[in-house]
Amino acid sequence: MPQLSSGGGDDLGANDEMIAFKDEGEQEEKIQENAFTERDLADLKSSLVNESEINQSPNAAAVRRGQQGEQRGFPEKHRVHHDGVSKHQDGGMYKTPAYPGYPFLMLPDPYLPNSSVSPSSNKVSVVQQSHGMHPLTSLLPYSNEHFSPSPPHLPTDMSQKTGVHRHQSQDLSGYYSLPPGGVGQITPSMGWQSQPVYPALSPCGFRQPYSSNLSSAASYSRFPHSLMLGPSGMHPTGIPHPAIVPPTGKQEHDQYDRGMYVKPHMEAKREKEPKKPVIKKPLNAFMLYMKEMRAKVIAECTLKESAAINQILGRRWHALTREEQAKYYELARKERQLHMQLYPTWSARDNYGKKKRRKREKLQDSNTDPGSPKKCRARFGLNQQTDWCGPCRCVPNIHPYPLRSIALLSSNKQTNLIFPPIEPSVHQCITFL
DNA sequence: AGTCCTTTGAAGTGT
DNA sequence: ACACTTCAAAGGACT
Repeated sequence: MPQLSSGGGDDLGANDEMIAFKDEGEQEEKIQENAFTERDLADLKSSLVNESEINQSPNAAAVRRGQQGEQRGFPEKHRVHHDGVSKHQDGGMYKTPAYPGYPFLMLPDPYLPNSSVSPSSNKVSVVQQSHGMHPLTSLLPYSNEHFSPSPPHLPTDMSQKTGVHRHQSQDLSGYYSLPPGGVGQITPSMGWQSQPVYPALSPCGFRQPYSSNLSSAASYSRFPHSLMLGPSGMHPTGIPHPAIVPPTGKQEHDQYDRGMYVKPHMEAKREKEPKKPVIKKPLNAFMLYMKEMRAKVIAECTLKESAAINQILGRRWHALTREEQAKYYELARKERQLHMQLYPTWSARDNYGKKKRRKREKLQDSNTDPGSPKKCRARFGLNQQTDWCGPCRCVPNIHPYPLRSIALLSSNKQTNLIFPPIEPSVHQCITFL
């Protein structure tokens, strides 16, 4: 578990994940890091590409599943090598001098005048812009100064669920401060999409370390100041809140992510049918890391399949040092904190089980479908007139027993697959078992 | 259009 | 308390 020296006290991650780092020893990692060469990078690239090619084979899914355990136990030699490489690639972002603040490097070129970020910075910036990663997410400032003790809780007049009309307390504004003048001065160019109005960058191309005086700091987070949100989680400029997704879901959210969200006809539609917006879960540390590094991996490995990319990112995540991971854990903690402040009544339960519920409902529908028992018996090669089918609990028409008796039968481990035909008299006994 | 894949971590549910 | 499940992001592939 990465523990910050600042001692936030908040749990930052899973214990078991971090034990490995203790075992490996950072000393060795540093040595590996120093020993890194261009050739190593090339090797890694090719290995990653090869791996992805394997994954993309027709049996890729099965292969991947089979490899899960194997990947967990990534050969030590390979892993050390890989770790060294990864640290060079990923760690570079943290090791750039003169940037004590949150060290995201996934900045588009316009913000990297010196291009001193990484060997692949050119590629990354191009891909990233087309990829639509929200720049402000990556720019959420990180520094020890920023991660001061938790702010006092907000006043209770916050809106319920949606975060609408929520007021910003002074304390919070000190934490995620508003630009002077607040909402009134927020122009569309200050929205999440527009890049040109990023705060002043340091001469080396990075943002200045976060300070509480920094204006519009809230806009760097995925959960900016609530006053920036209009009804239904919309920014007054018409830009939606990143954590709030219209009920229609992914597509519009993606459009937002691509910086082309605003579509007049869509908005008109939304006005006609005001639905409860979906407030998404705050991103965890790994999600934040993925969001930041995805474009880089895509650029390096010329991969597009997210599943393969995520595998690589998973390995790189493990290859990060505790300190490097801790930054993301801390960032995630801040995200959660801000999310909590913006949506105090929100719970992960709000979005919990929706997918599965739909699935279950579908399944139930198919099971209660009159044609279903017939299909099921056919599937198991049973007699349509006389045989029971345990797995789906469907009964032949000649034995229209109540569901309770069938459930009891199914709970019998001896005969939980296929039940023999049962006479109605037997049914009575079963029911009262 | 909806779901799956794939990753980790947080938070939920179930036992 | 613990184990298990779901969701968060991403986008190609598939149904």
